Amino acid sequence: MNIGQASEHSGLAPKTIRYYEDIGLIRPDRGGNGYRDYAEADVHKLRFLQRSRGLGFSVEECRQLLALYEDKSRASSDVKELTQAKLTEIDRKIRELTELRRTLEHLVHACHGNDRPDCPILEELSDARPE
Amino acid sequence: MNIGQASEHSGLAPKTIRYYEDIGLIRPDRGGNGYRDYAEADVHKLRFLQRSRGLGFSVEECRQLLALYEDKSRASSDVKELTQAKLTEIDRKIRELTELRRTLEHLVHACHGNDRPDCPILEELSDARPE
DNA sequence: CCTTGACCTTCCAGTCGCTGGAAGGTTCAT
DNA sequence: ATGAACCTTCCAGCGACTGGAAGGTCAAGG
Repeated sequence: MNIGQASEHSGLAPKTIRYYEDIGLIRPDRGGNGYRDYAEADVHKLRFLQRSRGLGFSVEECRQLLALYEDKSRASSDVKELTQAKLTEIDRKIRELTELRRTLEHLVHACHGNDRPDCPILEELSDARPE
Repeated sequence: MNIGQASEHSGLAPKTIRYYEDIGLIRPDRGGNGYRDYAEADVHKLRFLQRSRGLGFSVEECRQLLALYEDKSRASSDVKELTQAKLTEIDRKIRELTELRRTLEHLVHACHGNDRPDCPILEELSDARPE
């Protein structure tokens, strides 16, 4: 299977697939013409990568997950630990963004948004006092 | 004022301040020794940048905000528009992360996390079905 | 057989917002 | 005079791709 097909089956751009090969995540065969030749197992791995990236894992974390996936004597606790850490990280991000959201919403409400120059948003950016 | 002081007063690393100069956000004077010399107005701008970056605005958006800040005949609606757009963007991010969170939490709960290899997380990554 | 267009290949550069480090100049205190 | 603590410039790298140039390959149509 050529890279175009692998791309369609995995949902990853060809460029991304080549990049994953560059950094050693997959090693497809090569045909006599120099084209990459993806086996089912390769496409499977690519899909695995597509999904784990989609869940917010970094490429390095995906590498670990893939290694665990291929290690038939793994402990599921290792996988759970990675996932729990990611969950905690995402919780933190949500908290930070929610805090930001609160501030921005407050600012948006305070600003008249008309054609005059006075603007509480700029005042805040310029002169924020400690809360 | 040297860059070290400007850094302390603005909360930005010296490297970051030089970078902001590189990309044309600020233009401090230079002393006879070649050192950058920050006036109060420069430090004020740096603080403005520090805060707007902290609110999630991109550097380019900060450039616009700074231009509006310095334009005494601005319309506050322009500032409000930028801020509202950022708010919408952050809302979208929060929604995406919340969705991720749900999935990850579900996975974490499903996995035993013991020393055996069977793991619903890996199964999901490997074999996700359409919902 | 030739051309066209859709593939594929490699390699280099750019994105964003810094950050690290090397190599060197300046200033100040001891 | 020496050393530490500044400052300068420049180049490289992070993560995770993405764009583009220059060129090779393949299948279909004329």
